[in-house]
Amino acid sequence: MREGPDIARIASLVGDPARANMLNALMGGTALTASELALEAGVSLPTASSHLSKLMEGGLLTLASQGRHRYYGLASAQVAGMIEAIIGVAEAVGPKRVRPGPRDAAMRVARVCYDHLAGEQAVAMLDRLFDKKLLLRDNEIRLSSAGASHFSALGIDIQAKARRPVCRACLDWSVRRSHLAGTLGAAILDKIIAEKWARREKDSRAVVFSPGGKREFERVFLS
Amino acid sequence: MREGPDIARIASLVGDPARANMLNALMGGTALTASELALEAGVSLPTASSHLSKLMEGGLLTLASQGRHRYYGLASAQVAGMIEAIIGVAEAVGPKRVRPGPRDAAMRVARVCYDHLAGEQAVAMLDRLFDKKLLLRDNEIRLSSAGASHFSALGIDIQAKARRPVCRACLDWSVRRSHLAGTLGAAILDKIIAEKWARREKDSRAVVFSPGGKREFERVFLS
DNA sequence: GGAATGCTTCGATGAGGATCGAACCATGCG
DNA sequence: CGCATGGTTCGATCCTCATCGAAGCATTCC
Repeated sequence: MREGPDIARIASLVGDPARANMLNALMGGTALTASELALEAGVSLPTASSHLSKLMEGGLLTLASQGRHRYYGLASAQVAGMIEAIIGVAEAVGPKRVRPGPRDAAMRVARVCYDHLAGEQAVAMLDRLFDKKLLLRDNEIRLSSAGASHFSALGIDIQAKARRPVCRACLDWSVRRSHLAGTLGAAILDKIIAEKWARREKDSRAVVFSPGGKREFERVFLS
Repeated sequence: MREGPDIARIASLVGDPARANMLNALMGGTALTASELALEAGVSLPTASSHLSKLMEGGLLTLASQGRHRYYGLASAQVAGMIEAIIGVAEAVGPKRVRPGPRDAAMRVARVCYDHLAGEQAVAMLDRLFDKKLLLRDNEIRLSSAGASHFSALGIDIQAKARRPVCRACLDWSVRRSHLAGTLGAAILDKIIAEKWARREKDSRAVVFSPGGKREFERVFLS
């Protein structure tokens, strides 16, 4: 009865199947148009439009208008984190998946989490970055000076954007360990895609490495 | 349209105001009876009962029957973590709180998070435990051998329960930093209450230290 | 300008689900 | 036993909200 933050309001926004599908699609990190999201959610355009305005009003989405296209994206990494947490519970509580399935297996190995890489590969990478002292952890994760020059030598440039930390830990629902988020995490994913070491699976958050790309990635980040 | 874990199902369980109030009350960590939860949620007993069976079916709650009393509690720390994440988003997007209010201030300083202490005090404590090398962090948080003898000297006994780690980091929505969860975190909260250093605020998650208790707590954990 | 595309608003329909009173089980007490 | 207390089930009511077709704006292309 006492009033804290309105958690029911936020949760009920995620609690509709159409909206949940949209948010799930946006966990891929790329902003999508209203029609793409309608397709993704399996509803008509008017319905999707109504859902999108509710999500906007609830503060879960941001909107970028470009000409006659309107691109919707997740509002913040915090929102993405919340959705990962809900996914984690749903996975744990859900019908015991008899067979993980191939697409699922790919998701566990590597997937996009908002704007950075998640999954076993990402967890392994973060471990190695600590081992090599390119990242340090005290209270938060920080970039060491060795790390700063290391990444800039790789052509990964990191500038601390306002209100967005360079390094952040993000909890992985499949592995229950942390992987790297923040602008550095985002920049690394950008490089992986730009170098064509891996490609985004169509209509999925899965990230699939090519044989050569996997070798390169492991040489650079896991050796 | 593709079927992942059923996130809408979980979110919609939290998305009803009555159920959200119940879950929020259970974040205090103590299990409550159906009538207490009905009162908490501001609904009649039949309504509460219906909600509770839905939450049970959804896997968010556990039930312990004792005589004619039935105690409901959160099913897992993972569920608690999800709720904290939702609270965090609700806080962030919610109506800009004009005045934080005294009860809120107390919550920020120290509160119960499921079964362990959260808030500024808890965050400071975790920092000190690392500084004093009583805890170590590599991939996860671990108890050092110095830490093991230290805590047992304090009369805090920690046994790794099945499926429950001794130390875990839990993200604090008020401070956006980690505090200590796991069986050790739970044992420390137990000690704080047992020693009467602090008491639980009635009908709230807030934990209020007595002047003397605060001194003792700071001497033992923050010095 | 006119036509086409992307998206939103309006209006009507329908279904799911939250709610409570009353009746119904179960446990404990005298 | 009989009565009180804690809890659930049943039934009926009601209301929110998801849905889509049709119409209305806005932008771009020809």
